Amino acid sequence: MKNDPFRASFDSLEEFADMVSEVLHCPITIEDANHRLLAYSTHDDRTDPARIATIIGRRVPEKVINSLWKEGVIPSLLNSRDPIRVKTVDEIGLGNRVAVSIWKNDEVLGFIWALEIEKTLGEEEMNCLKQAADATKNKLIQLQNRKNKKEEQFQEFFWQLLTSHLSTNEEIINKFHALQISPPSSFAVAVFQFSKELGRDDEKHIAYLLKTIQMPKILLHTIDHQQLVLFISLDGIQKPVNKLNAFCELFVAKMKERFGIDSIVQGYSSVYSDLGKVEKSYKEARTVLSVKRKFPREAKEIHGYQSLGIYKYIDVLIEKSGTDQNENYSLKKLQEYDKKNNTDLVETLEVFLNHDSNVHEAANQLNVHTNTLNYRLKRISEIGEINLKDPNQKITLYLDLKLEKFK
Amino acid sequence: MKNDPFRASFDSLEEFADMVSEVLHCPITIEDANHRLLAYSTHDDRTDPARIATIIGRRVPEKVINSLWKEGVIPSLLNSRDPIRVKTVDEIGLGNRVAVSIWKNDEVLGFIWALEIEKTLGEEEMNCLKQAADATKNKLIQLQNRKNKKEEQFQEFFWQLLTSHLSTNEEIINKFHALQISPPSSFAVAVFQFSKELGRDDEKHIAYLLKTIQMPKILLHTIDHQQLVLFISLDGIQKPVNKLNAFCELFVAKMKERFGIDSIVQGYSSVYSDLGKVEKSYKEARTVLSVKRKFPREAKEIHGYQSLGIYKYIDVLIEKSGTDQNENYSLKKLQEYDKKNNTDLVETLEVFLNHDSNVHEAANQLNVHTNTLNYRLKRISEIGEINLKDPNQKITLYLDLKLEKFK
DNA sequence: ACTCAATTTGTGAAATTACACAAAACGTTC
DNA sequence: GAACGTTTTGTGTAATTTCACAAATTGAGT
Repeated sequence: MKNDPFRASFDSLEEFADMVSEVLHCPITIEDANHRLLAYSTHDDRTDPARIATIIGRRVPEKVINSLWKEGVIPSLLNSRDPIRVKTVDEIGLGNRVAVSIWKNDEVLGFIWALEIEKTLGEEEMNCLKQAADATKNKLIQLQNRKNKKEEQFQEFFWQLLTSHLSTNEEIINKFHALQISPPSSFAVAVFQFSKELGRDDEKHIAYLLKTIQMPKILLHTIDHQQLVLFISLDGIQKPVNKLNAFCELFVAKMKERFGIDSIVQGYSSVYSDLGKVEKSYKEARTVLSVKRKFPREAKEIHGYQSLGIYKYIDVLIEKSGTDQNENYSLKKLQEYDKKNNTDLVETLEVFLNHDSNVHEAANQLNVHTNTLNYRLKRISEIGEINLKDPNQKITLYLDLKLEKFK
Repeated sequence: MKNDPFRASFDSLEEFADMVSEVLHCPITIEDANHRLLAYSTHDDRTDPARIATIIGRRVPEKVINSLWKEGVIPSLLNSRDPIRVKTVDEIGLGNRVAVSIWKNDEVLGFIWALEIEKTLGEEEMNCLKQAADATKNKLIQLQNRKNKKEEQFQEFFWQLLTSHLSTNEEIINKFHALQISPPSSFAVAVFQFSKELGRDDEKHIAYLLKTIQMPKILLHTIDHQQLVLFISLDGIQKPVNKLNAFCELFVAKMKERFGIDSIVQGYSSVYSDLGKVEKSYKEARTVLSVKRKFPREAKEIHGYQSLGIYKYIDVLIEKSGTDQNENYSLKKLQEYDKKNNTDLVETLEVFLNHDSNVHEAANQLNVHTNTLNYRLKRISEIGEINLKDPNQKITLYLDLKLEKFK
């Protein structure tokens, strides 16, 4: 290049940011591929709320990232090596700015942002920004290598936790500190099951998504065949279960929305404080997935082990009813009647029980008149010799219906 | 004795009954200790409905026996060797009569009844009746010996059935025929648990009671330590489960009422047709007893294996929750709250669930205002983070409450 | 004794449910 | 297609439940 202002070497990214800032006369921010702040210029104090928030939190706020995805800015940056202009988005305090992605071969390593506070960058300056991006490349590669090495250590540690390879809690805590993670005082393990083996690209997408979600904090993550396993800190979260649920649904939604990755099934463990229980948590999360495999419809909305309810017991119940082979007398009668008379008493009963014995709701779901349902219930209790006011009987029917479904 | 009209030997009891009838000028009936008809006089055709029913059915009708117990007649006969006069009881078609018991040492072998249709027996005739009783003694002892031998065969056969010692159904049916019992087309096994080891007297009382109950038919019975085991035919009974339930309660009530034997626990199996399933039935009946031992309060009214409901699964559930040691999060929260604030939320929840979520009934049992209960339920769902409209959650709580109870 | 929050009880209106009855629809059998 | 029993739906009323709100009670802490 004939006129590259950034040929000179530089020691730190901060120094470099200031240099670019001086050339372009606007504040500069450099981020990694996961939108973590790497450096920002300080010689210019004009700025906007989004930049302040980024600098304070050492990362781009989640809502800003969301907005940039929605506006198509990030997809463009990931597709093109040219600078892209972003219009003001007032709601999130984002002023006009220009961004460019930093590339190594076919991979994006990070981004440079230039705020257009008072002036708009011309074509030449845009070009200059592109050159700046090229100049940071090597620095970012170094950083990435360092990070990869650390990442490997994380992986190894996480698998040790998941398999209870570390015996004492002290040992675990030491290891946490060694990796510069503060051990969580309460945590959970989540597992996401994908519909295909996860490739390198998927891994990157996942890592990206996990890094940009700020709460809850994903301390460790790893991928095993079709499963993504997360170790989640719940420190300082008031309603951990709510949060976990929201997170699980959010993650799945974003994976689909941003990367078109579909049909992910999620499961997470109870909340524990004892770091020796990571393996147990892992098992719990996988139990949730296993229940969802067996009962796709009924367990669709259940993600947490806590919420499994009766399905916590489903395995032993299946086993027991298999060995004893005791069909439920009432169900047998109803099934016989259904077959003979072309009726749907069994289904009716199940819907009724699913809706907590609420005639109105059940009738709605069945698309029949309330009185019809009442009539059927009367027949059901006659034919099946069931007392629908007896919780023991109802619960047994509920369980046996679910069990039957599995066979 | 100076003047015994019955010194002469006689061939059959029938002949003897006629002889006595002629001496006393009134119809005579002879029964064994279990009120089965042994013989009756025919030379006199004056009679009353109770006697006709006895002769037709070859046994004294149950309601007549009941009445005689209530009037104190049978207890007196079992206590005294003297003839006893019975006043007319119109409701059961019983005319005036005199009865005397037949003794061998301290044991009653049977009874002789003399109807006072037109005349009343004088003292001399009463004495004569007593002599007649003495004269039948030897004949009855013979009968009893024969019966005892048969009884032993029954016992052996029953234990073979209970332990699945006979392999093919054909074998079983042949054995039934050999013992002159017609194999039932449907049956059940019932077990009664007594609070003490059963002695010879108890056995007799039990045998007596079983013989006098006409429906359902007890084909076989045996005693094992503190347990009475029955093999019950359900042929020709429309609502077998109802009948069994009624029978179990009746048996316990009568044992107490007549013999003062208390705190009997009853359990019976499902109804089966396959005679190869006697052992399974026996196990089922014992399972009921075992549940009642573990859950005396909740299973008090449950006698049938069919009605066990969730308690059918209780063993595996206990085991599962033991190995996993997963306390229910909601219950834990509620227990903590109860302890801290001196409240009864857990109990409230249980009563509520026991009453099928019926606020009114539950409030009644708890002796609080309906609104109080509603308030508590609201607190319960807040504190325990429970959705009381979700059947899965409710069922889980129900199960976990019962499980907790067991610990 | 006072304060405070939590709990209990009372009241009444609105919503929901239970139930009886009649009419209509449906499917089967002859 | 007529006759039959079963099922579905509509209507109306009585009973019950739900819910909000106010008042009274409790009990622990100061």
